[in-house]
Amino acid sequence: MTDVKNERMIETYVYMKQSFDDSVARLLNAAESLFGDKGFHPTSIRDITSSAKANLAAVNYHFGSKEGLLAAVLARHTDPINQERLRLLESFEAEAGGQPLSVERVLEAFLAPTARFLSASPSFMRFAGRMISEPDPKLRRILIERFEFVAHRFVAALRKSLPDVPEREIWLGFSFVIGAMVHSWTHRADLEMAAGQSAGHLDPNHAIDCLIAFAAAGFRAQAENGEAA
Amino acid sequence: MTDVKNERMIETYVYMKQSFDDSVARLLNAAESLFGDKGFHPTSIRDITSSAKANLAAVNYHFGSKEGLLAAVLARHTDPINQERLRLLESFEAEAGGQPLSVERVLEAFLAPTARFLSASPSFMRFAGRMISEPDPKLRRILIERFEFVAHRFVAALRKSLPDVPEREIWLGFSFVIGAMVHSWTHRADLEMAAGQSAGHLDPNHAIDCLIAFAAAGFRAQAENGEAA
DNA sequence: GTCTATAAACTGATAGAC
DNA sequence: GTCTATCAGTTTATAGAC
Repeated sequence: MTDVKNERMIETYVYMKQSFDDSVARLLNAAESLFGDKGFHPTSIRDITSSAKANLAAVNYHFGSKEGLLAAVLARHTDPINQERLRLLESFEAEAGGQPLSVERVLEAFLAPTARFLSASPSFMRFAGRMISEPDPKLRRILIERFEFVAHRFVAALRKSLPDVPEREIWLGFSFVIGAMVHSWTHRADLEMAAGQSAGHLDPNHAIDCLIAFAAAGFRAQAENGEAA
Repeated sequence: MTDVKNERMIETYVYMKQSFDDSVARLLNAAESLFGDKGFHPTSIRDITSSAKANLAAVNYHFGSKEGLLAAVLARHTDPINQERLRLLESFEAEAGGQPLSVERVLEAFLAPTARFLSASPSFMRFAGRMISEPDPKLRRILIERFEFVAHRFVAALRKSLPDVPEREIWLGFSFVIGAMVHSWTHRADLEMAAGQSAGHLDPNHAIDCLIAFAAAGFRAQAENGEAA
């Protein structure tokens, strides 16, 4: 009874069984990790598929292209983070009921949601950091379109908290915060090494608390300069 | 009289005339610009030689390899910047004569030397920024070896200015400053666009002054937190 | 949905003529 | 020092069998 058709069905079953492991998810995980470690361009589709134990053709089949895979890797975590940022900001604003928020609260809404992800998927945060410093305009566009709204929303919130600081200064300070945040995502290992002799383990939550305090003081100093000028 | 030998001499003269333009410098300029715009990996030797109007073999002839060219591009400007940083820091320390420097002065010694280069060779600063966020360990090593000493020197100086802040916190704050600085190098165009509606032109000197004030206030806030804890 | 085989183009690097 | 021609290896992407 082992005719050709039967054999094919068995083979089909084997194929399906392999797909139970969800090769799409394996590809996303492998790509996230490799993009974070080596960067987008130096990582070949071959690197990704062999690391994911998938076939070479799988990336083009599931995502259309290497760039499609990149967009998928980004979309998987980036929207939840930004949504939580906006949710936090709105809940803080609701709490305050009309009163302007402290700079710390605004920065907390922006930075705190990254803490959980830094622990849960550090490779994604490294990947996101690489994306922010990615020169290729095509790749940058993919990222910018997702962050544009959030950036404008938070700059508007900071303006309310710091009425004495001109908008140009707010943008400048906000870009300092983004730069500091991204740098700490991508170079945490280096930092641990450099400060390691005297420091011990650097907790992500502690780093974020530090950045909030650091940047809040920075913004307030801008307010004083603005009054002085 | 136009024998074979004569023809060859004429050709040799033509070759020499081309080299009067200093193709090495043209290659360095082209590579600096392309590495800054597109990044190291996506830029091919063909991109560089055709932009520099040089021959495809020229890069390997003059620099041994693509990585050799990268190291040469970096070395051309990086050492002068770091030397001026150290020179400034030492002259400030000599002025103060034993008294600890203000955080502002230390940060000024670190950041001010970049201002001139930001105006004079913006493509190099973009390139340097890309190098700092470069994941490839081989390329990172080239950079880190040049900056290791300077980083430790400035952290030591900051420690003296901020005796109440533990060394781990100094390293963290210093990494915030580096991240903010690099981000402003690489994304100045984006920032100008984002803040442009309300802001007008962003002067590099003004951005650096802002970062000095911003970060100095940040470090002082760390000192207060340290005392509170 | 998986897999093999292959297309078509591109890469860094080098040998040898001039 | 320049240039052509080329090597050997890689890349993304696809067509077609199962």
